[in-house]
Amino acid sequence: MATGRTHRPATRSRGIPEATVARLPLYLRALTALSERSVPTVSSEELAAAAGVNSAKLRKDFSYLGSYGTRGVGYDVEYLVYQISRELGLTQDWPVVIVGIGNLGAALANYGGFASRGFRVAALIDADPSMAGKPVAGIPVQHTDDLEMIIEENGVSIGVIATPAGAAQQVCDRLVAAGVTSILNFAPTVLSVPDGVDVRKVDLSIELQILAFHEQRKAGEETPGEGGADTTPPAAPPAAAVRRRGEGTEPGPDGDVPAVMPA
Amino acid sequence: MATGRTHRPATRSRGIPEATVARLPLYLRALTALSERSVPTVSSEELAAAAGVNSAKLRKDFSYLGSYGTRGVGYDVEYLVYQISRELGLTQDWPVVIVGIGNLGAALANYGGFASRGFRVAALIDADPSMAGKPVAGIPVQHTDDLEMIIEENGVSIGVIATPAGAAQQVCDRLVAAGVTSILNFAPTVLSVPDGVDVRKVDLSIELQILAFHEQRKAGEETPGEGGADTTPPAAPPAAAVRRRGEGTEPGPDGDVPAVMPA
DNA sequence: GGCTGTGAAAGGCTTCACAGCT
DNA sequence: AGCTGTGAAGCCTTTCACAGCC
Repeated sequence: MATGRTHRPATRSRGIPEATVARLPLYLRALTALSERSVPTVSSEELAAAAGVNSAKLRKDFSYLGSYGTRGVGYDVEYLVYQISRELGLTQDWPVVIVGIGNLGAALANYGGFASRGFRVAALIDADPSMAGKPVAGIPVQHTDDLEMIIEENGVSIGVIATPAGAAQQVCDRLVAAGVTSILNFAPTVLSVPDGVDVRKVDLSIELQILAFHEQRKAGEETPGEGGADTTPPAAPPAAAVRRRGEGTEPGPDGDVPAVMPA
Repeated sequence: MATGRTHRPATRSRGIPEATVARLPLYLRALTALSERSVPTVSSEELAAAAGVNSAKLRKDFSYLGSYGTRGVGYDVEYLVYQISRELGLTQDWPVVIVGIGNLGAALANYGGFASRGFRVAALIDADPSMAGKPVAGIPVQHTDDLEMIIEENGVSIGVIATPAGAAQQVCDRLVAAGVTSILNFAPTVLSVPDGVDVRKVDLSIELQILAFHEQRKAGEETPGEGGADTTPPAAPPAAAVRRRGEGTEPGPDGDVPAVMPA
């Protein structure tokens, strides 16, 4: 399986908790909307509502950035937009490459929110030679062969992988070797990267599966015997590993319905 | 109405921690790959490596599901695939609708991993009348007017929103009113839903911004005394709010520009 | 009076390390 | 001997609640 390990270094960047960092973009978006409506100031309560979090959390989050509010008044919208943008590193423009210009890659290239805030699509790269030169979202697609050159010439440090799963690790390795140190992965694979490289993943089917889990729970609130049609468990466990849960005897028909857990 | 609040109920589902639920799909994917290679059993160490987590975490996660391993041996791959699938609710087929068939919606409709594991695209819905009837990924697009009917006739409880931000809340309200109780939101907006409805969001620009934050950190590793030059803040803070940071422990003198980035 | 900023408490998640089963 | 399952410890995150400032 490819190289390195998937180390996640320390998670506490200098002083701002990771959980807070993950919410800053949310605040920024809400603030930008307020700014466009020329709202001058906003209270933690209002802003929290707009961002979908609670106000105590928001205030705590902001406290890691500094004391940017005014007691009795609230936060100055413009000022806070600037401070958060700066903290997130959006006062500069990050050139980004997208590798894999299929349906998804094209969708990403066309995504407006991209260019608007701190990011610029520096290049689109695909392995299909017949795509080369064809413009997508106004940008001509380039061939994978030139990947290293493209990265270097544009000083790209952020790469987006939208290839099929099978190609992702290889593309990742090349991106990293060429100098990319942050990767956003849309391919349904675990990527291995050396220390110092950040990977974030976006995975449709994982999200759906998480929803399905909760959905199932809502539906099975009363858990009637699951109608006969029980898909046969693929095989008995190891040999005769008597698996039980809790202490009581399981009411499970043939064994495994984990019974409702005693809270 | 853009009702309710974005309550996140309790986060501890029945008995399985949310963080564990979020990793089950990862384990499932790794196990499925092993299964395809006809690997009969796997140790926590091996499986953890394949899923990109550490083995203690994996064992703890599995312990919430029950005792499905065999000491001294490991886990039976097929059996575990079945157990996790069942736990996630993937032994049944979930009909899903995708609303908003633009670039992204089309990409999602074409996404293979969709149909493969427990999900079925029941319908594609778009507000553009000229799209109606046009097949995308082999499925004819239907008009938004019929949304409620489509949801009901297909017994859909999971909806995917891939519309522009402006339409998302309205679409969400209609989905929920029609009976959808789980939503995967790709639009860059905070959705308000009543209690009992789950929302997960996937947001490209948030992910990129988080990466940019860390990227900026990496670049500014040595933080030399910050000279003068700093991009003018959009306006002074409120009036003369003297903002300071920490108790003087901060290496940052007192200005806020965290050093310019070379890179 | 109103609202921020923040210690302190509570809760959740991860990691450790080892008892216990095969 | 090997590997799982799990209490206990440690860390991170969220929430509470109120002092402090406008």
